[in-house]
Amino acid sequence: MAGVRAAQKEKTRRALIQAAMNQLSAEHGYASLSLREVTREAGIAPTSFYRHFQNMEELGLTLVDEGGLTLRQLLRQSRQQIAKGGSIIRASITTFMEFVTNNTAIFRLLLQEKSGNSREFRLAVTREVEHFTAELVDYLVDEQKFERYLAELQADAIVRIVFSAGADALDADAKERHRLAEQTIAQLRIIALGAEATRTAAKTRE
Amino acid sequence: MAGVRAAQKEKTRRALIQAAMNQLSAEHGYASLSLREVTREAGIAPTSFYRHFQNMEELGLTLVDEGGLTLRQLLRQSRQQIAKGGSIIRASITTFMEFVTNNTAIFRLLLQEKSGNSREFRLAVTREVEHFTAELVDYLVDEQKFERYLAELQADAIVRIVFSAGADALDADAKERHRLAEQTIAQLRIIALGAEATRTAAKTRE
DNA sequence: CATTTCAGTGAACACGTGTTCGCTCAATTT
DNA sequence: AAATTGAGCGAACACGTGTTCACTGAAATG
Repeated sequence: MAGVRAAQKEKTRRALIQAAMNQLSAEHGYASLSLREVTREAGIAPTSFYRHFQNMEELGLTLVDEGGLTLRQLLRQSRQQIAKGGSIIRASITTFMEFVTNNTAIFRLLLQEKSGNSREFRLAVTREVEHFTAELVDYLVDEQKFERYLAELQADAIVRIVFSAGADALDADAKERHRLAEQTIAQLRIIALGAEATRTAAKTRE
Repeated sequence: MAGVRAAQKEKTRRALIQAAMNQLSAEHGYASLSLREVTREAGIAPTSFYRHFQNMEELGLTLVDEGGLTLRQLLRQSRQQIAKGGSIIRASITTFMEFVTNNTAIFRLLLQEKSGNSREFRLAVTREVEHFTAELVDYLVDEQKFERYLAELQADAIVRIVFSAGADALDADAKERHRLAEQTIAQLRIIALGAEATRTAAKTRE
C-alpha cells in the first residue's frame, strides 16, 4: 500500500502534461498538438496515452485549467505584496509580463486559442479569463469603493488591454516587452483617470 | 483575345477563396484548413489548386489581405458618415459589430489566428491590425488635436478593447452582441475622458 | 504465496494529408 | 489551319494521424 504504482502513474501523467506544454509554440498551436509527438517526448508508447486521458481534448482542458490556476496564484501573490506600498498598476503589470516571459506556453493557450477548437475548450478558456475579471471587480469595489457597474466596465477594459498586450509580448524580445509594459501602465492610468472622472460626474449629478 | 480563359481562371480563384472562407468556423480554424476540402467545395480537383496558389500558406495570406482590406473600407465609410453629426464612438462601434456579424470568417482570421501558424502569417495579421491603429491615431491628431504620444496610447488601447470585444462577439447571439457593443461604447467614453484629463493635466503643468 | 489489478506495449486498422507527374483538350496565338 | 499554351484531372506516393485490441509483467491485494 506504499503506492509506488500510483506515484509512478502520476509521474508519467505530469510528463505528458509537460511534454504537451513544450510542444506548444508560436508555430504549433494546440490545434496541431499530436498525440504521437507528445507521447514520444514523454517517453511512452502512443497507446499508453489512453491510460491517463480519455482523448486529446481532455489533455487540452487539463492544460487550460492548470495554466489558469498558476497565473491566478501568481497575480494574487503580487497583489498582496502591493499592500506594502507602491503603485498597484505598475506592480501588477510587471508581474503579469514576468509570467508571460516565463510561462509562454500556458499563455498562448489562454490568449490565442479561442478558435479552431471544440466548443468545450473555448468555454474553458473564456471561464479562466472571466476569473481574472471577477477578481479585479472585487478589488475595485472593496478597496477602491467603486460602484459595481463602473467597476465592471473598468475591470473588463483592463483585462482586455492587459491580455491583448500579453499576447503581443509572446512574440516580442526583452526590449519590446518592456515598451509594451510601460505602454500598458500608461493606458491603465488613463482608464483610472477616466473612471474617476465618471464617478465624480455621477456624484455631482445626485 | 476575349480573355474567356483568364475570366474563367479568376472565377475559380474566387471560388477557392470563398470556399476557404466558408470552411473557417469556430471549430475549424485556419490551421486545420484542408486543401482537399477547399477544392472539393470549390468544385475542382485537389491538384488543380496549384494552378492558383503556390501552396496553402499563400491562400492564407490572401485571405488575411482581403479580409483586412474589406474591413478598413467599411470603417472608412462609416467615419465619413459620422461627419454628418452624431456620436463618433457609437457610430464606429455599431459599424464594427455589424461587420463582425456579417463577415464572421474574415474576422476570426484577423482576431483569433495569432498562433499555430507560420511566422509570415502572423506578421500579416499584425500588420492589418496596425493599419487600424495608424488610421485612428491620424484621426485623433488631425481632428481632435491630441499630441501624438497621447493619441498613440489612446488609439492602441481602443483597438485592443474593440478587437477583443469583436472576438467575443463572434460566439455571441444578437442580444449578447448588443450588450457587448454598449459596454464597449461606455469603455471608450471612459478612455476619452481619461485622455482629456491627461491632456489638461499636462497643459497646466506647462 | 496465489490471485488480481492495471500501466505500458507493439501490431494493425482505416483514413486524411500535401504534393508530383504526365496527360487531355479547349482557348489562344502564330 | 497549325502550333502552342495552360487550366483541370486521375493516379500515385510517402507519410502522419487517432484509436482498438490482445498481450506482458510488476505492484497490490487477499
